[in-house]
Amino acid sequence: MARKNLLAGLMDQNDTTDTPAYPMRGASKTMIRSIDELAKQAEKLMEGETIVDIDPDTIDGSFVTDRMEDDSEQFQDLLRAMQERGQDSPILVRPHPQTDGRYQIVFGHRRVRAARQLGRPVRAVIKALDDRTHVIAQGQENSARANLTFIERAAFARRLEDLGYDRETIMSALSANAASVSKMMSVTERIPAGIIERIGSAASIGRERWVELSLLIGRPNNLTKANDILDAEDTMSLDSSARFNALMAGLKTTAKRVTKSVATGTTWASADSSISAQIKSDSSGFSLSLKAGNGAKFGRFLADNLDALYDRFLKDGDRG
Amino acid sequence: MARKNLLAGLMDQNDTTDTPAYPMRGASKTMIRSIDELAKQAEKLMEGETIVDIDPDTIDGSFVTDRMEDDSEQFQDLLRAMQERGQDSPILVRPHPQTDGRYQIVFGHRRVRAARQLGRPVRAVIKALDDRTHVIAQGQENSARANLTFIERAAFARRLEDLGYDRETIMSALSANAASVSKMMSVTERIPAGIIERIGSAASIGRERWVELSLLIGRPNNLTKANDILDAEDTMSLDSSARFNALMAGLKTTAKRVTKSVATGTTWASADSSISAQIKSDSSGFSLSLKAGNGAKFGRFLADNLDALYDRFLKDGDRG
DNA sequence: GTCGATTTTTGTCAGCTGACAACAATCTAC
DNA sequence: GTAGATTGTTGTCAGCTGACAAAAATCGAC
Repeated sequence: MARKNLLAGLMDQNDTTDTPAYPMRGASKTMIRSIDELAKQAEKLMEGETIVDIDPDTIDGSFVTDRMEDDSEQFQDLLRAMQERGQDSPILVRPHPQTDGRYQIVFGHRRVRAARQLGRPVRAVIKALDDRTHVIAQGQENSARANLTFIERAAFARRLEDLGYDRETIMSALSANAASVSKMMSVTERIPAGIIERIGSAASIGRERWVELSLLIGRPNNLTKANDILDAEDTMSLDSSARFNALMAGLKTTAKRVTKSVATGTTWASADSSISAQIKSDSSGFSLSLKAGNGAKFGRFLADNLDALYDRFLKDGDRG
Repeated sequence: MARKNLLAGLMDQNDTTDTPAYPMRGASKTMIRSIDELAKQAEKLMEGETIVDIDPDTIDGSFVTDRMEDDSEQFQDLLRAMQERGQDSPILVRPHPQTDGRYQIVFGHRRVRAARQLGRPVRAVIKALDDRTHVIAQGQENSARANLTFIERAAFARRLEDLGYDRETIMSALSANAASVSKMMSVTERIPAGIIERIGSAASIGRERWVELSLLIGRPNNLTKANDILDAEDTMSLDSSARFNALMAGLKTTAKRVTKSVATGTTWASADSSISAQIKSDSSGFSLSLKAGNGAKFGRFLADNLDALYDRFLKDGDRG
């Protein structure tokens, strides 16, 4: 796919007034994106288009699913709101690529479902988009709108890769850099989709922990164990993040590490109290820290005489 | 104010389906709050009320300002959207507490301003709210909506406290716990409001750095220095967070710390390569770490002979 | 004035995510 | 086949914010 920057003004997020003169790090950048940003983004997609009412029965869902589970309480809220006050924001659809007279949702799936259930037309903007532009728009709208969890974004990225999109497209759809997308691919490569679905959206479980889980699951017998843990009745009654934690805990007890010998710590002080020392020793090493008045000088003395000391140690060692 | 839990269903955020069975930490909790949450919150405020069109010239702003600066580009976007498609979401107003026939905005200030500029009525829900409920609703709406920065939230909290509201009310308005509100009060107590306004909303500058700045500003002469730094022409041309960083850097060069001597690090290895050592030495101390094969044994040997070694050191030291 | 309860303050931590950097793998030109 | 460029992978870090805990301050009953 050689067509780049098709919606350059949208996809590049080139809102220079918001671009700081210094790097914005981590969680803060995510949180700065506000509803206003979202409104602006959707606005650019729909700029200059008119809104029409469409029969929901002529509308099909997107060819990429983006949400892992549906919060039926939130859907009931939306239903009630639309019933009372109509539909606040229009959805975006494109003419169906295969079927004349029908439309395909770019974003607004739940609003369509609510309108259908209410027996009402849905307010929509119709725009001709190719597949690539469609998935980028859908991805960006959903990323901004619901603050999808790491694993939901990762699953979306996996589906885009499975559909054949290149990394640049996926990066645009998720507003993510190459490293982030790569980690999503690693996780969804190592953890089977079935396991991910059984865990669920796991709100508040971040990338590092998913990576950790993916490495655990890769070990022998752990996949079977994981399914056993998820089969347990009490596990499935937990919410999604608690299921994640239960799975992690369960896999960790099977993958016991060889425990290192515990470091022992003692102290030493010179007879004249001008030096204090911290000593740590275990089966694999030794550590000596000297402090107070003469500590540095005594330390250099020790350092200068390590060869001689080592010779003496070897002799004493032989006799011992 | 003894009236509590006036809007219990709203203020307590008791959406049990979203309540995890484990603590949700830090930034992730903030980010999980999504537009859906916001929609639900506003929905509960307006539930059962009808929407009416109101002449913007009969509407006054809230008695508490909540936003530090106005992004005029975002306002232009809103203006254009309302011109093209009308007003998506109604605002919330209450009958004006002092003036009959007028209303006071709980939330929706920019939409009112845009409607006024377009010469159109504004869609609104009218609800009788007392002052306390008003500020809680305003605070929660604005907290959720724009992801206000730490200092904007802190300034809002400061205004509420100056208006006489108790900590519980302020905690509700900001959806924040006592410790968070307390830190906001410390910062806005130590940094004069004029300095804060000149810095601006400082997106991405978090609580810890504001606390650090507040402690710096509290030192003698630093307030004058801060004003001088902010007066500089090149400082004011920076964006808000960069101004913050410039101010911090400027104040820190005046509050110079005594630099510690730099620790030097060397290594040692036994002649037979069965021990490697890391040696760190500076003016105040010394550190020796031994590793590899015989490291632990040699270390114990050293530890057992520290008294003798120290005696030798003292003798050598006298001669040296 | 004292004591216990409550509130406030402040230091610190956990886990988040964007980003950076180093390294590995892949690709392309020659 | 090789070398340089590009892409992808992974370890790690910085700063965020909610929360916890300990200490300090305040309040109210006696």
